[in-house]
Amino acid sequence: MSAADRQTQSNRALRALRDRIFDGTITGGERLFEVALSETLGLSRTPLREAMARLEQEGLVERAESGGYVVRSFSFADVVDAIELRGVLEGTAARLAAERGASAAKLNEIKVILADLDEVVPADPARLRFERYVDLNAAFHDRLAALSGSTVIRRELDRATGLPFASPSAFLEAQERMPAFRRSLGAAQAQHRAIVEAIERRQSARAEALAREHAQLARLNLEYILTEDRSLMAGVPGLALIKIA
Amino acid sequence: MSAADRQTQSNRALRALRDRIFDGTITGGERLFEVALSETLGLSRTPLREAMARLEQEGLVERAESGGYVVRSFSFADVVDAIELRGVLEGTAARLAAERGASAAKLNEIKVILADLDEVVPADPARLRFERYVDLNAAFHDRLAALSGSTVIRRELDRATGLPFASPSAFLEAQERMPAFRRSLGAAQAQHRAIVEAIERRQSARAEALAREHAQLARLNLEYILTEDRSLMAGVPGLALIKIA
DNA sequence: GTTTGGCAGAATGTATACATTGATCGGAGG
DNA sequence: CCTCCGATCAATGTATACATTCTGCCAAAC
Repeated sequence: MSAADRQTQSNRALRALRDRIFDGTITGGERLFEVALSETLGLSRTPLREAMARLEQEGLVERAESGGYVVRSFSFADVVDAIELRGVLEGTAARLAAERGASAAKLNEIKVILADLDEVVPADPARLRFERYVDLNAAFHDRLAALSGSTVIRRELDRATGLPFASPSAFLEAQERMPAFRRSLGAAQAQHRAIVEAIERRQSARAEALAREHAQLARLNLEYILTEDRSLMAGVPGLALIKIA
Repeated sequence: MSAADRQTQSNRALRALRDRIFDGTITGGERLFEVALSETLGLSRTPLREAMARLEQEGLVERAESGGYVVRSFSFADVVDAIELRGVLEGTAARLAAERGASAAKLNEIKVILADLDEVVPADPARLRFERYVDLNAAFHDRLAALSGSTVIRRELDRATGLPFASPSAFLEAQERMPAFRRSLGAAQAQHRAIVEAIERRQSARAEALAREHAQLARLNLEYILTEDRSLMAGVPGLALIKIA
């Protein structure tokens, strides 16, 4: 059992706090009072502080000037920048994979995911297959990070996608309920294929540009949600953190 | 007084641990035993754990599978990748500054630094002026990150340059003692100027490419040190963390 | 009316005792 | 002789009491 999954008090505190932040029970700018929270959650302040330190690493809270932690709040510009950042990092992962060469084994692995995605994408957006799409999409982005062969880049990408709205899966649930859903998904899959092809052919600049552009799909989805149908915001994890100016 | 500077036990622990890691007293792969360390440092386990959590954020230590913390060790490839990452992020900061437009005030600020650097660069590399160069160089890179206008990018850049060998100032001390020192410094300053000019002219692709290339100077210095004169390694902060394969 | 001093309370910072988990070593059983 | 079980010890995890610092308020002085 991995250390992060063990049933310790600090893990319970971590999950509880994350949940409360995501679902809006604790809102941006709010301070996390240790005594009050420890009573609410039924544990002592020690594991609570541990959990808050980890939330700081995830970027959900930050240390206040006078001590203690405050829930971060994000603007829409921050979300756009976080998506941009993911694009830049995934682009770098793709470029390095192309420049340095990816092993045949790893390339095959990601191609299998591509083939699986092909099977799912043209299908009806029924719930079951959709969840499979989400899993496969996450797997694709995970393998892409690994293809870089750089633990530094991989770590950084993991961190950057820790903010829920910056994750490659962030807008999928909302996307499912969007009119242009299937077309958009097809375009995304075409980009997936192109990225892998570019890496295989050692076309590093192309691989980087494609991966960057791929992330922009998330920004387009965000803008669609904002301008056309804000009710979809509920389907995007962590968008409750956004402070509407 | 900023929260990070207050004379608390955990700040003392943080500094003490950082020092011991940087100077090689605690070496890569070594485990940090709480009881032993708390006795050595003369404080209790609670602020020590706090300090270790913050060191994890800085990337100097990581959580072990079975609990506790272990000092990370880095390969030369990791250092190269960390430099690459800084280049990518500074490139992104420069590109965004160009695309979105930087305020005249901020542009003026960084131009003042450029002018100050111009005064220092052609001078003799005597100790006093050299320290001034280090400060100005750090200030330049700091302002460049700010020019992006993105707190997301700024944060990420701060994080990425937290690893001492990835900092823009990492190789300056070693550089001072290198034969090609002054020539290299002149080239760096020319790049500084070009980056700002590109941003001002809204040449985003040029700004990005230049900032990336600028970071590669650090990689060249690293390779020089490795192949030509390893005694210079002592002058690069944090290079003690590198595990020589 | 404004400012300043200090007091009260509530919050975080710290130490420490206790609980629990994980690893190592030795002995008994196969 | 090897294996497996259990005991023991040492490490981290947790609770809690105490120390310190911060904040907000009130009153007194100017």
